[in-house]
Amino acid sequence: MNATPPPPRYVAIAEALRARILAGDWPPGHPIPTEASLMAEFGCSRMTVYRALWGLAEAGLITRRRRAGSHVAAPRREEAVFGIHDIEAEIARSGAPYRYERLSRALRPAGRAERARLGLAGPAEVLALGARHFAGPRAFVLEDRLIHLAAVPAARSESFATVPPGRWLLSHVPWNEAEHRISAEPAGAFEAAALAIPRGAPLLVLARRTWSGEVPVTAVRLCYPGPDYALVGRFRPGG
Amino acid sequence: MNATPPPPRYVAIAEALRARILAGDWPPGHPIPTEASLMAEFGCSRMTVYRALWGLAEAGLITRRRRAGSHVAAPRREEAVFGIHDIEAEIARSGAPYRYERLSRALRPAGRAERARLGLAGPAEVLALGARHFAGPRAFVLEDRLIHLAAVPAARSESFATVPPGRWLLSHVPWNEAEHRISAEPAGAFEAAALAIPRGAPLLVLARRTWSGEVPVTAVRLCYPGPDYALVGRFRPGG
DNA sequence: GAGTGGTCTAGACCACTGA
DNA sequence: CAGTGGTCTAGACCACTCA
Repeated sequence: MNATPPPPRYVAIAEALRARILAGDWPPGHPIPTEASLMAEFGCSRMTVYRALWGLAEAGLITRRRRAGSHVAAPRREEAVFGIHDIEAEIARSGAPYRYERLSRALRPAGRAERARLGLAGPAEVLALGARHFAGPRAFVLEDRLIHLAAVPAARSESFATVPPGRWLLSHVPWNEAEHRISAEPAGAFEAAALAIPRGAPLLVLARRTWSGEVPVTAVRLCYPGPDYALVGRFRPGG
Repeated sequence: MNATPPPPRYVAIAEALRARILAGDWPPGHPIPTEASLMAEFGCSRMTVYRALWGLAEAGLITRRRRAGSHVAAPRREEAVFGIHDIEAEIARSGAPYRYERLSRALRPAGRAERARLGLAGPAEVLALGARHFAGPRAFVLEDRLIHLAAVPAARSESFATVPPGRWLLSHVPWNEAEHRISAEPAGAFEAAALAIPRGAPLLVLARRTWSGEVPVTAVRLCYPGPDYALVGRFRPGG
């Protein structure tokens, strides 16, 4: 009957607040109680509360400002989750006009491969989307996405004809865990046609799966044409 | 004459310790003074020292254990700097025998393109290396590396005939800042021959530049054949 | 100006673990 | 078992910034 040792109180406080944020009780922008009131709520000193809030701020879940107080942070850009500054941000900076085009939309029970892609064990309904993103006249990324409707019921009635699903999802399921997989693959017939490149040309493929808690939310495959685009990241051991 | 506001004391303490580690005064494994002695050295309370050491531990520069004290951490694997668990680790786990083969070695003044690759303004001497890494009979990565000899003089007398330069560099210049660039490119004649793949086949190219402080150390270009390999990373907003 | 977070102090007790 | 780090307290002063 060995009980696990109780976590430090600052961890317990941070987890309690994190749970309320992840559950959606506190949406982005919602104020966090002040340190003084958290001291009263949890019956501990201010340093302990401070340390809990510090961890949440460092993790990016909340923002803290003097006098203004602490608030649930606005969700980061989907791409920024990777810790990598990527192409779309560069394109936005370059000033080329951005355009989104939906190619396909289908609502259906998930097939075997689709369940595997989302990491689902049992039957489920999915929304399958195909789309292109343009910088100026040029398609710079091809998107192939599955959305797990049980996790995001509101997506069922969304057409995604003009709103990119990535952006829409961020505003509806802001806090995710994500897994990324980057590989290089030859363009198939579909990719080649959609991106206006030769068949067999190299594609930079970024596959991302996201969860909210334990529930799979979406699986997306982004194909970038050839050597024109790259993911860039900068890191220091010292942070 | 506005002086910049002084940094918090815990930041100043952390920077002082970080400088000694990055300068190599304290090699990996070297003990960090105890909190008590740092309190005396910097004339502050234990919480302040603790916070400085906490930041360094979180950044991975030091390890902390009760009773044993704090020590400079062993350098992370080069690939782990990316925060990405990659192929080579998987290959090691799969049990396939690893083999390294040097293809070329040249000591020369850096040309214009090489200076640009390293991010050097003025003239410099470089060691240019070509190598292959095998998993069993199969070449899984082609390496093309420049080493800035002024930053790592000891490399001049190293043949790298049997020791992979990445591993050698880690043990000689353990603490780096790194920039990564990932792209997909078609295999040229040289890459195709070296990796035994068709010309034009997709390559996953990881280009990494590292600095020690402000000094460029090395620039490496790693080519992974086609869709067989992928970089995988997992991230949570909550850390 | 008042209330918030950011930093800091001078203690304290505890858990862990290497000598 | 003694010394280390991990946590916590009950204060304090300051900087910033919104009302």
